[in-house]
Amino acid sequence: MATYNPREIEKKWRKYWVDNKVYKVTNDSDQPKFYVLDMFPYPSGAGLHVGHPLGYIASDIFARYKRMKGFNVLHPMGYDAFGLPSEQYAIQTGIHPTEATRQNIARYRQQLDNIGLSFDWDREVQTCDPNYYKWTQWIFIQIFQHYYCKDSKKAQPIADLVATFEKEGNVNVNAATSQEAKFSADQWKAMTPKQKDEMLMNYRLGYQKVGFVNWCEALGTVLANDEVKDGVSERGGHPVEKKPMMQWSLRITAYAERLLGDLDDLEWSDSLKAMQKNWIGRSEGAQAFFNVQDTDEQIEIFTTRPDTIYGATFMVLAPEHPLVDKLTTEENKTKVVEYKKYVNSRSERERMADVKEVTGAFTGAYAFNPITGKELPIWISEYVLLDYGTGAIMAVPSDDERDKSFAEKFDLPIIDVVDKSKYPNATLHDKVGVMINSGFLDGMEVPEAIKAANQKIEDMGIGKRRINYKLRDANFSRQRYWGEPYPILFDKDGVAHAVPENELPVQLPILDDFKPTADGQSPLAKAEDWVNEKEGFRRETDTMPGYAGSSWYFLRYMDANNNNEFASKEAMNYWKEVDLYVGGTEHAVGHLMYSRFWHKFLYDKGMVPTTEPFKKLINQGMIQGVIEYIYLKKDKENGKSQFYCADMVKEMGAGNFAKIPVHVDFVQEYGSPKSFLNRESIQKFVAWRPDYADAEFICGNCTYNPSNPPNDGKDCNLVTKSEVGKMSKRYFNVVNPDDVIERYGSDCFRMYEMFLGPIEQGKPWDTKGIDGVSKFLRKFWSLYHDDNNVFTISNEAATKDEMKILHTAIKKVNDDIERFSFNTCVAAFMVATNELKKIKCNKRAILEPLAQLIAPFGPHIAEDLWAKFGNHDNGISVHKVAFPQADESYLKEDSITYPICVNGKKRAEMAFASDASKEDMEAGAKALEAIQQHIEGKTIRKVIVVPQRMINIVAG
RNA sequence: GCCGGUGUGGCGGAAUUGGUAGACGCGCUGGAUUCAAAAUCCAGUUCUCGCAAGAGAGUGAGGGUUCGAUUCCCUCCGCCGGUACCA
Repeated sequence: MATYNPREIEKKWRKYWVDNKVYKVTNDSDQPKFYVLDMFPYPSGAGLHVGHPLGYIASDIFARYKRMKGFNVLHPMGYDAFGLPSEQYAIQTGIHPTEATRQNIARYRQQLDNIGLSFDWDREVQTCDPNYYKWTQWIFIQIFQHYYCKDSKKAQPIADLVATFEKEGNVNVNAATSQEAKFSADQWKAMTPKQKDEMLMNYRLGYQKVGFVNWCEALGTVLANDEVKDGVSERGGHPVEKKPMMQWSLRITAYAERLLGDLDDLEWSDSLKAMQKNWIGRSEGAQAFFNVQDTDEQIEIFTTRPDTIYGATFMVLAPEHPLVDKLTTEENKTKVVEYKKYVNSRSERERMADVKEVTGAFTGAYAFNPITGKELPIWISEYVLLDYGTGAIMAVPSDDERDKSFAEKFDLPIIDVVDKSKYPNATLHDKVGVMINSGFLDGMEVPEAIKAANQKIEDMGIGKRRINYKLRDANFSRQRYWGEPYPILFDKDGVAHAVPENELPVQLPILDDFKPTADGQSPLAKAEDWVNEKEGFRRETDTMPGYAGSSWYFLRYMDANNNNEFASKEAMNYWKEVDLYVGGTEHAVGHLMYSRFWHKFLYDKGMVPTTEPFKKLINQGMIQGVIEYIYLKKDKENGKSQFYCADMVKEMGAGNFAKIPVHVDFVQEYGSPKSFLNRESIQKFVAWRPDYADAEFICGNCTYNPSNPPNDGKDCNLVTKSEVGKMSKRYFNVVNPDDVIERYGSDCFRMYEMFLGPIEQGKPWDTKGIDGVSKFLRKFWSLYHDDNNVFTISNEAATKDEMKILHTAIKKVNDDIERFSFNTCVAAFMVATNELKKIKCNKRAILEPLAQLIAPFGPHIAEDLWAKFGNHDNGISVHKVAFPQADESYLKEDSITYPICVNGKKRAEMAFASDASKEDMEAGAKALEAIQQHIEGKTIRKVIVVPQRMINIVAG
């Protein structure tokens, strides 16, 4: 048998590719372009596990395929090296982030190289490299120096806005802003520099404001909304509280409408589009002002149901609403203060946990319903959120679940305003029904009433139609060391100025003590020499968050070594946008939203040629691992820990046990329902976890004590519990691709990962199945080699059958790569190999194109065989030649075997010439004995003949 | 709750526009080779009845459209992901 030795050939060809710069790509090509991008990794200390390369392999196959199809393919890679994970790792290991990042990148590079990916490494980017973050800072300055004009629907220079203010104030300005009040040119001119600066901050797309931020004490930083999950930090699971702080923000809300609208044209999955839509959270409604009794104050509310205004019986403000203190009457003060204190004491997590419980306090004040004039008591409650809408609502208990339970709890009136009797299945939430008890709206259907109510509100001048978004401006400040420094200087008055372009990059100072500080100050504040600039200027000490560098890196690859611009116009006009982007769903609303926002901003400035950065996007599924647990009894027995068989636990009550994850390497038959620890593996377990050296292991009828093992030669099996879950260090179930590659070779690893199933689907890793692919590769190799492993090929002409096998595979693989169905491509290779092996085909006319066909999947074996055919004499790599094209003429059959059905059920088969007439086929089918049996005595009502497919006789 | 996805043998999965359900692989069973094992090769493997030929059932459940449904429509259930006092 020929021996396939992947270790040898893979090393050889990887060197060849590097030496010959096979994957180098230029920007001046006559070929059409194609840009295939992977989401670049965080170089964390853990390294890659078998789940990470799934997307890289898929995109690599596609990139190689496109390259062979005659495209100039940009397929780059880099590292998202700034940010919390890198810094956390540095703190844990005590190694400086610069050094830790360097080491981690080296390790990642080694692992990536091992997989045989076709990246052009000359274009590598690292977000922590000053030559890179110079441009991150530069783009931030552009964002800082622009505002969003709602008339032209794009970003405009802040200098233009200043000119307008000088001329006429803000009376005619229609901008994305938090500035509601109008001012004149004179008022503007009367402002101090600091006041002007603060006013402009209300308009800038990158601006500073005091806001309630997600403060994480343990991490010593502020987190963005999408870095907080269930009230705790996404990384580390530390508690997060709301805290007012001066922070940089990006006005992403200005782009909400475009971010939403442009989704339609993208080739992204429905679920991903839905996630972005939900995150943007557009809702149409009305803003209205309610006067407050005995004051000049007004309460601004937002509602999507202005039609139900006659049913409004009270108002609710968020406890943190600025009007609360002003409105609260003397006699209600104590209760309100108490309630606010209670709300404040509750963590985000507690608030979410008991959503059902209704709480609140009465302020003692009353507002007037602007339409009915009725008095409405003003309450405060935590179910109204300061962040959303206006932080205040008109409560309509008849048509809102929460208002209803609030009214019931505090005994407030409920007026029915919508008659839903015509819609028995409708819930309170559905906008259907007929208006009642609602004055001029009576008798209208809800959608009509909404329009009428909106019109009335506008006519009366008490409010306006408004579109509200759930999307918040993005917090862009971190009080951390390992990030891009801000290119911002504050003058003596505290006015923010952009650092002049020729002074970029603002380099991150080298600090020995880079740990976060307890008082919330950035560690950079400690670098006094760095902070204090000439002429009394002081540097901003916050750094940018992790997503800053990743919001534009795909542009840098187009022209990665440009020192004059972030990328040249020519480069961007050539590469345009990313044609295929592959990565995980975890970036659905973070990275993908911010990148789209930055890109749209750059588009507004004419700096990029397209409105969207990523045309087609594929989310690879997560590869899961098997988690093996053993059950530890919570109560010790005679001071000893006891582990029990998983099958004994049910009877004894699972609540009495803690599940302890075991290293999967110790477990026998791991992943199966029978998985267990034998005596030997129990010994390994206690050697690994010495704290359990004294424990007893109770397996069925025997008790095993590893510290005092009986010498009876028997064994006992402690049954473990297998679950499918995350592959992670903490479950001791990580499979390292390096180990798999060491054993099977990287071509095998690549093809096995693809063979597991559809790329977008999550699936558990099972190393056992890899033998099938390994076997296939050996068989494939043996097509080209004789029993002594000598490359042996015949130059004889191929037969029709052989050509059919080849071209069937070519067609299948071409079609399936185009639809990203890589698992079925691997199956097609197996089919072709099995068939060729059976007929002992070793003809060049078949095997040479077959080697080309497999090249995107198994690049090393393909290159090796390609070289053996003598093709390297011309210096041409298999990865640079044209991909085989299917010749349909070989696929045509002379005769086709048709299934013949009676009433849709297959009863016989019969072969007909491929050009046989329908009449002949019908007659032939009817004449068959097996068919006769089934139609005997019945009337034939219809015969359906579908050419190339089947024949169906309808009888009855 | 809402939004999106998904459900096929013992397992991973295939069936691209409605046309032979279960490709390919794992696992399992039997056989060949071997002193033995590994490796390799051959045969079988959806379920039920049957020695077999064959018959019946079958793609989460129920219903519908159709000559014909894993595929389209309706109702329901399970699982995965997202999201939530969103006014």
